[in-house]
Amino acid sequence: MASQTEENYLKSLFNLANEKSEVNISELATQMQVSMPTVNSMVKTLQKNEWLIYEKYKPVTLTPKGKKEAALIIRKHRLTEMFLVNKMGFGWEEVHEIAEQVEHIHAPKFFERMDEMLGYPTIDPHGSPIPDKQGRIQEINYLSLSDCKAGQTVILAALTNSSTEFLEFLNGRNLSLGTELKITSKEGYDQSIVVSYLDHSSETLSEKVCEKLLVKVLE
Amino acid sequence: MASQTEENYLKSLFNLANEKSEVNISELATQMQVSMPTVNSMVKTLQKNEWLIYEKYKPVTLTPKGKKEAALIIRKHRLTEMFLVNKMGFGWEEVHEIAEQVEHIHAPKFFERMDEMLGYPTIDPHGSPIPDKQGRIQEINYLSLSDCKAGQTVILAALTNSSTEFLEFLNGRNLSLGTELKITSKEGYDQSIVVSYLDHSSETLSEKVCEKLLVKVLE
DNA sequence: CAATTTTGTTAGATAGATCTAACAATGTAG
DNA sequence: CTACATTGTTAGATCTATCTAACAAAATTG
Repeated sequence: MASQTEENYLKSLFNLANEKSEVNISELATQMQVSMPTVNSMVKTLQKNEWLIYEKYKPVTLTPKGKKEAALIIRKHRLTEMFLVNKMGFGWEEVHEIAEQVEHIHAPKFFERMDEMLGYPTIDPHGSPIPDKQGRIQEINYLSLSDCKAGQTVILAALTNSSTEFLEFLNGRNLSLGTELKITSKEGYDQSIVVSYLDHSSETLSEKVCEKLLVKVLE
Repeated sequence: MASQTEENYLKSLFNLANEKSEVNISELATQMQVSMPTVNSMVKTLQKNEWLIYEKYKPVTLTPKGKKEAALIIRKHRLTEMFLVNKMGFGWEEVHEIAEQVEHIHAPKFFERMDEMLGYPTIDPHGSPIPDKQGRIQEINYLSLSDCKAGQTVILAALTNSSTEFLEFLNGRNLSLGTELKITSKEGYDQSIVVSYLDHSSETLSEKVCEKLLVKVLE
């Protein structure tokens, strides 16, 4: 059984691999907030347990076993977030830190019961897919708002970042999953976008923000 | 902040101190399932952080700070058990192991929300008192069934042991908190007790079992 | 392509939590 | 009160997860 630390490395590896396909030591070190030598020795340990494959100076890749393990931890994280929001009344900006701890609990029945009470959800409160019990993750291909064009109407469907600060930023602008937005204009200089809400109010969103907003295009 | 391991030592110390007032190294070692040298070095560390007072060859005593910390961990444990039983539909025999992990989560809001949803309970599913937010624990003076006499009518109010096996034993005999029992007879030889239920069925309970059953005497 | 920057590795140290072996203090029972 | 048993301590080892310092390989860039 993986230690809590090992579980966190697996999770980071899984997430990084989904963004970049090649994961190197320095990226992992940044993600995990530890030094490169620490990562170096940790990947060697993880390799011994066949969670990943690693050769000197080469990128790190998860084995199928490692991917499944990571996905199951992410499953526990996302089920927990959903439970906290839907069954315990937390705001979507409050749940990440709690789930970060709860995900390491070893008690299958606990998470099965959450799943059941939630009606077997497939996405978490931030729109991320919840891996199934086999660790299979449904790939949803949303578009980033930063890739949309003026005139398009979109629905906010997911986020690529769930930090409290970002979520509070969104709360302050009445942006939540399902919010319909029309792209009024896009500034060529800084890639910022002006969106208008159904109630005709409007907001300017910087490129940095737009990149983190995943949307479904309506027309 | 205490590590998970330290939290477990504090909890064990607190529980042992409630039974015996003097806690020595070997008892703690047995309770924690580690060797005496391990306890020896750990009590030294805990003393540095002022959780307890310790002198060579003397018993260990928690400081007020240590007692409060321990009580607050026990509070999280018992709130969790209550939540698992009352809000998630678990049986009282399933919750100890899960709570043992959840109690180490650092997220005041999480436990406050449980408390609120449960309506600020004062006892857990096994009849043990839940310490308040200040770590104050309400002392309830139940009698052990093994100290009762033939002819008395009692109500099962709490348990001194919450292991799965014991709870399954009780389930098998329809014994739950609130069950009314009349003591039909008490065997002088092995201290076993015959009890009859309201429905006139009856069971023989060994001394070992009776010691773990805390009751309110009705008349 | 040589120089520089970035990335990665090795070696060795530290801190936490544990162990065993050896020994020392305390307690108990004849 | 001595002998034996129990309890406790010290020393030294191990394993995990981390660090820094020093060096080496790979990548980038002029």
